[in-house]
Amino acid sequence: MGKIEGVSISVIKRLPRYYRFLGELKEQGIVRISSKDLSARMGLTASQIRQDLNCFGGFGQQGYGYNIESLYEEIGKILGVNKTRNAILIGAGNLGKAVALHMSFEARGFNLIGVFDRNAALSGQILRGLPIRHTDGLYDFCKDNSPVVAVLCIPSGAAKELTPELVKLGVKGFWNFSHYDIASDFPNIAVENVHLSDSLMTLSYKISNTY
Amino acid sequence: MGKIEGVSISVIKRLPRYYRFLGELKEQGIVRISSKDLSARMGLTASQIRQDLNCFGGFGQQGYGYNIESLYEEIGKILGVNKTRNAILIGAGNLGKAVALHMSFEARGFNLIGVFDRNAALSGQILRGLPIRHTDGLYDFCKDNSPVVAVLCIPSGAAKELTPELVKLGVKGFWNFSHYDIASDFPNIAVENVHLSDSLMTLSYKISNTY
DNA sequence: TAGATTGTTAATCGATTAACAATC
DNA sequence: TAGATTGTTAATCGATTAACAATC
Repeated sequence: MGKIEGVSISVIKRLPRYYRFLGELKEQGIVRISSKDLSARMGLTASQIRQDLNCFGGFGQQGYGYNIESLYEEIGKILGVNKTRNAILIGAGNLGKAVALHMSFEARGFNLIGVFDRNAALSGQILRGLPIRHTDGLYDFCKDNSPVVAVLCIPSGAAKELTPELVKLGVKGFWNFSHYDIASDFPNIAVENVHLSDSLMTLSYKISNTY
Repeated sequence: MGKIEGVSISVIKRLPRYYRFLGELKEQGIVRISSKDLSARMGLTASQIRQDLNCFGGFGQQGYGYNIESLYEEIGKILGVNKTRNAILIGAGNLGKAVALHMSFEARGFNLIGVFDRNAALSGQILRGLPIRHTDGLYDFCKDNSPVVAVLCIPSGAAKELTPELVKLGVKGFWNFSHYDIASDFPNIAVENVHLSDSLMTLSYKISNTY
């Protein structure tokens, strides 16, 4: 129930970084790279790179290394950047607005199709080319447009109220900026949490204890 | 060089979540809790909680459990939420604005004292009670105010240019929203990265592979 | 072919979980 | 005191690193 297949989450979390580095190398016109070279650039071991990549297939070639263009493509496919998943954003406060305006959803396989906020004063404002809708319209909108992803930029109370409804309406993944613990209530749903305040507190600890 | 003392990063990253849960329990007026109860609420093992806490001291009492109020205090101290560290924000675009307006810096031991952007058109605008200053004034401002923390809401190119200067001016910690890899260039500096696009791509993978 | 570098197995290291004696 | 629950040591599990045979 809600489990992820074989590959460990540690490996998966490194994939976007590989993708990023390979993208840069590609831009620079470099054609091939060995795990050793790449490991030096990325600050990890060659062994780890080879282990990580081999979770998904034998993308390299002995004596040669990896072809950057094709490895970039492969990792992109693994991450699903070629997909087009309809997403809605809930919460058009400061954070929601920033996420809407700042993120390249399309470059990552998402298509933002609706923005909602329960503050009626915002209704009709245009955000990233989309009208901000009142949360009351969420049900009908989802019935009509079947978004697969919801980005939650709302307080945890509101998140806890809305999530069961969204799941019922077919949402399969949440990009969760709230502190509501979706995963424990909905184990079959994909969740990626962004806990900015946790991150800031971790920084606070590091500052006190780095020497 | 830039190492963190004994306690592992895995443990540290769990502290803010403990702090959050304990804060809620405290709000609810609950006085004590056992590692077993807390583990059930948080979805982890009692063993892990006891191990984690014992990295910092014996906060519990056999046969009783943990006093919520005092454990909350202790973890707060460990994280440094009682400190007051002057911070500056660099980059007042969508993301920077959201971070400035959205985050409770003070509740986490930080004090935002300056906001900078290299776009002169923004200069003078008021953000969270602070005037947006042009990046040209960064040097003088740091000389005068000695901020310890910089929040980087700028592209990686700009981050790479500014970071050496900021380090020279005494900045000891970076909350880094860019993709510039500070840690590899400045190993003695505390860095906490927030890579939103990596997180979104991880979600994309999870959606494809959760069943 | 000889050299380079992968894919993959084995060894090591670290983190999590289990167990239990200490003790409130 | 008896029961509960910690602090802590030992066992297990998983992730990282090292080694090397396969092979381009």
